[in-house]
Amino acid sequence: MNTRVTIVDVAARAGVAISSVSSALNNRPGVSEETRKRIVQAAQDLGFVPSLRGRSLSAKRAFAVGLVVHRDPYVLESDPFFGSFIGGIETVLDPRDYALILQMGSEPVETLDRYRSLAANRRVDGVFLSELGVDDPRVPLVRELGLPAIGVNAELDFPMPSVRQGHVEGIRELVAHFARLGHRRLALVTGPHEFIHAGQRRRAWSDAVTAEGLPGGEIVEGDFTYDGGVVAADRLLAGRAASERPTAVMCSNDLSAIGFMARAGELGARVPEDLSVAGFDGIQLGTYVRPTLTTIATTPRLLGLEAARMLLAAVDGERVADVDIEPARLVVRSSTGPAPVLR
Amino acid sequence: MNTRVTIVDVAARAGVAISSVSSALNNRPGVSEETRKRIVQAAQDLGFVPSLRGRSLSAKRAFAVGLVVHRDPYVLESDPFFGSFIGGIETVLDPRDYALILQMGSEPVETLDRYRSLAANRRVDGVFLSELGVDDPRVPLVRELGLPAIGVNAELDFPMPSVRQGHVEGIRELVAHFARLGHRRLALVTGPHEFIHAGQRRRAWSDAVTAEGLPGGEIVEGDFTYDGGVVAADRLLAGRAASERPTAVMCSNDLSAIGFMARAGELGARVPEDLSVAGFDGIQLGTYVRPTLTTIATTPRLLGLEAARMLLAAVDGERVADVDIEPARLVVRSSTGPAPVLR
DNA sequence: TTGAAAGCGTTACCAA
DNA sequence: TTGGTAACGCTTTCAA
Repeated sequence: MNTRVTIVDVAARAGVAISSVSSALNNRPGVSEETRKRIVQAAQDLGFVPSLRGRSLSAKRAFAVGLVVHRDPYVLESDPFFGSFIGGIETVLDPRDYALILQMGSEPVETLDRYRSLAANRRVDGVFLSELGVDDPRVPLVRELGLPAIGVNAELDFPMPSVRQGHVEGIRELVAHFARLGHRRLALVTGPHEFIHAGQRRRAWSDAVTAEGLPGGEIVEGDFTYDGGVVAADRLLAGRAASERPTAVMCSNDLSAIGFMARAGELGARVPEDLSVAGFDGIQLGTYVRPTLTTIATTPRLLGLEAARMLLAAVDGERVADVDIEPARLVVRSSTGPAPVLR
Repeated sequence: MNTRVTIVDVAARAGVAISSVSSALNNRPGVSEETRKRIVQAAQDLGFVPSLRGRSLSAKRAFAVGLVVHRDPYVLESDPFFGSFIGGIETVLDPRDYALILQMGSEPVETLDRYRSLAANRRVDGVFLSELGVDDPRVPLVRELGLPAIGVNAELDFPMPSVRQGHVEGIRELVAHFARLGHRRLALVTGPHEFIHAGQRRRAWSDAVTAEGLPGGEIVEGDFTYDGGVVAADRLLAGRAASERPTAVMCSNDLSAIGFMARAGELGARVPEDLSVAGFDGIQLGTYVRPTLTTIATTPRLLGLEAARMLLAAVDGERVADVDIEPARLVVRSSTGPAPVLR
């Protein structure tokens, strides 16, 4: 029973040549309707599933795409992005019988090697480039390797097709929200400057602050972790009189905002009475903590879905255009409120 | 330049037959040391990388293994397990040129279909079975599909090789810790009963409580989420006088313990002064929240590493024995303390 | 429309 | 020890 049904068996049963079976089953022309039916029937009777390996060798395709996560396990551990992103990818891959190969490289160099070996043995037909860094070395690499790739939230001048979710709108909404609530002393906790999205969010923030006619305010660099939020809170709040503290802070992701809030409380700043805090991402945890976290909600699932669609198109040799999915929007919850009255 | 170097090129350059190249490069006997050297040299000169597809077809192997996560994206989002688990798997797969195929099925039925299609087109040589349920339908399925599989934290009578990390020791340590601190009113927040590890932890808890000669205490079912912890806190604390509340609670994972602590605070129970809370897992977040979370620390990375090692052995046709890795141990932090004085 | 045969790049078997 | 050759299971080209 361990012997698989092959195209030969189907051909024999239908009484035709294997080339006809191939054509019929792949809906290619050159087969009469009548024989096609007979072949399909035979295939069904036998429970024929074309061998991926045979197809792979012949078609010079891997029928798989790769995602290399180039961060340490802890980040994956607490990062909301990848779970949903991968879920979105699968939605597209599955019906096309493509699979996702996941690799993890903690060291940057190691990561590059993963791409090299994926390419060397033609393990994948294309890759996703997410969490892009400034002057990311993966970009020239995949180009050199001839690997089709899709950028995820890349810069505008990114040299490959990219899917993006706008961050400008949500950040503008948040700053306007702060302004409306009477805040004048703002602060921003960024992500590590080596990630391009950290810089993007920072610029959008500065632009929005300027547009609202508010003072620039402080900017401190965080690291997207809970602990980074804690450290940022220390930097912005510890040892300062209330009048010296910012009254409204945006952290560049939710996890660090939650850390920030926790530490703020310890430092005697009540949220949102003394201090408004907002995050960016829209992770579930933000709806559970108290106060619930105001945030700019992204939709990683859609990002993954679109990225996968684009990647498969690119693999098929189509010219694919950049796609902008619906921008991330402000979701007001209870960590933001009116500016405290000046004393 | 897009034409790959094949075994034929290597054979030509070395002036030998392709079969000799194959033997030489795979360290099989039947090649003189001298020719082997020449072949290796030629391969190196040409930058030969054997084609995975060719090998795959010929060797009837996929050189890939599968992990199907059968939970909804949100869980992956906040679950510490998979990031590290996958990292451990990779450590083993990489040197052997195996890849990990990750699939996500939210619906249980969908999940089973993933296994079916993985098997149908021989996409993987074996799979991991983690997050096992009671009477898990995947077990008979993979058996029927003839897919080598390794159970992760399976029951003792699991019909396939399994890697386990002991939970009994840590739970016993925790209960002893509670007893030593003078706690008499204990409570347990379990995971969903359909997961076998929920039942395992529950039994270990009950046994330990009995062994310490403590009263049984309450048991409520949680769901391994932050919100589940919140709900459990409501169940155990809301509307009760302090004398009716438990003084020491173990939640079956850290995330729910953190939710539990947050809600406990809102309900006027100070942790650890009025109430000791402990979790299970050892996630990073537990070291950041205040108070820092006492927990039973697991090592998913080691679990993944061992599971992968076993799976590859099974794929190679070896008979593999069950493996027990170092048990999870108690890590005392600041969410547990002396029982409050009776009033 | 149908069928035969040549790849695709390995591994494995069997003569030489 | 070597080399030739038949699988492996498909797609694709080219005759019939």
